[in-house]
Amino acid sequence: MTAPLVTILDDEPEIRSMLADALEDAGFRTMGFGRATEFEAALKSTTPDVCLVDLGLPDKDGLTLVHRLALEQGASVIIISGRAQVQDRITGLELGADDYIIKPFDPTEVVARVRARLRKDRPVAQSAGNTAKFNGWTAYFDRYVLEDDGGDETTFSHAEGEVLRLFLESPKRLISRAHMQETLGGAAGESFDRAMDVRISRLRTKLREDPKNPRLIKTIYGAGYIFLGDVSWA
Amino acid sequence: MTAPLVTILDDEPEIRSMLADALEDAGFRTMGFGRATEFEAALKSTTPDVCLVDLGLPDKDGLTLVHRLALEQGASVIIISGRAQVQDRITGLELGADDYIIKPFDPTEVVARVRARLRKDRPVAQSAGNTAKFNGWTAYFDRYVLEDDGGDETTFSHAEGEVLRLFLESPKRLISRAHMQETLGGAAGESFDRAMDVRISRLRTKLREDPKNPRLIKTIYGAGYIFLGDVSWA
DNA sequence: TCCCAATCCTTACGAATTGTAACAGTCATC
DNA sequence: GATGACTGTTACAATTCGTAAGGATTGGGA
Repeated sequence: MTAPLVTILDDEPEIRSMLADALEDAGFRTMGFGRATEFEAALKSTTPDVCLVDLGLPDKDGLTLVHRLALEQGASVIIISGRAQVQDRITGLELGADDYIIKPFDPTEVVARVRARLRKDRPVAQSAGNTAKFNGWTAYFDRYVLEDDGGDETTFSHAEGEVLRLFLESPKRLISRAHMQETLGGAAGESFDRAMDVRISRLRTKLREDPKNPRLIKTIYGAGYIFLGDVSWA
Repeated sequence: MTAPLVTILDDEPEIRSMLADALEDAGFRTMGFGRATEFEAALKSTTPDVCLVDLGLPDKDGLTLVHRLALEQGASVIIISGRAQVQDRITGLELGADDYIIKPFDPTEVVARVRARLRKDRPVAQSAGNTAKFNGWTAYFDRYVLEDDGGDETTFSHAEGEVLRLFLESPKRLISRAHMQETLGGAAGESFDRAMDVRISRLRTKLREDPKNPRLIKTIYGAGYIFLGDVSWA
């Protein structure tokens, strides 16, 4: 298991390096960005576990960024801001931030708050069960069997199961193509991009998705996929 | 669906009632306790969603309580404490607390932080409004579907959804072209001005707007757009 | 009122991205 | 070995979305 990835978005290099040092000492991987546009570009190829965002950015409104992050990526967002007013904190939190830290801050506390986020973050992964129900389907990962609500069974392959599990562990969240490759990306070698598409295509067939109007696995052009569906693990 | 239950553990009755008022106004159920033993007894018969815990308790050490709560119950724990030292906060968080609020506090912020906890607790819960109704239309942002009052459905793309969401979040207000470019304007390159026009044009087509007489998306020459329409989010 | 430039809408086109069928290599099993 | 299931690769179709170009609209000034 690779270390959790924490992104740092702040226009001041000293703050970035201070945070990066503290977080890396604590065993996290970090990526730093000085501008929102850089950060957004990077999001296309990586999926951070926790995002630290400074609100006082030069090139973009930080709050709308927070909103989008929380909503689309589903990642934990911690705002770091010089604005200490209660109202600022409230609007930040209401927009989807998970925490709000005021400058100046102690890096050790930031690390502790990042840890607190990660602890609660993976609601489904911790269950690690091997049976999941969703929208009339039941997936038995130990038997590689997919059962519809009528009781009919189909088997799925290991590769299909990997994709399905990834979806079921993070429902209603954008899963970037890059993240899928990263976590599943074939045994060792660099597999070709299109392999992922084919896996998903085959999975869709087994889930009897209408290609024109997929209800469960939705494609986000240029970004990745979202699995819609109410998942419960057993 | 019953309202989330928030427990308040604090030995000062005024603080308990202040918090209870604010939380109940926000739609939560609350239970207050003045002593740790009472609280622990109550835990045998109820399962709170979020626990507010004051560390300065007369009858028991708050920190061990926090530790047990976080570990055993799996509930979200927010410490409320008069001890403002960084070290206090860090140990509190490391022991399993999800947040640490310092006295004196603003009840509104406490509510916002409780909400932030609940948001992450229920990954499946509809994250703060994914469906909006307006003038006979219903937009399902999680499914990328637009439904008219007759029940006919069209899908919209991600780019169209961004524009539509922007409109629906600020109805009957001027949205400047610059603001749209800024919030949506694509991650990497500076896009062409007209791209936004085309997005809006396509959205208008899906909303079956009469180009001569737009009812929903109104152009303000030289300024931007206004979305007319009575929006209600669900 | 008429004209003109600025602004906006729409259509068509093309590059990039994604879907899927067909084929081929790999691996386990018999 | 032969067979069959699995999975990556390739090729081509379909979709998305920005760009360009031409036409329509707006608003101010002659």
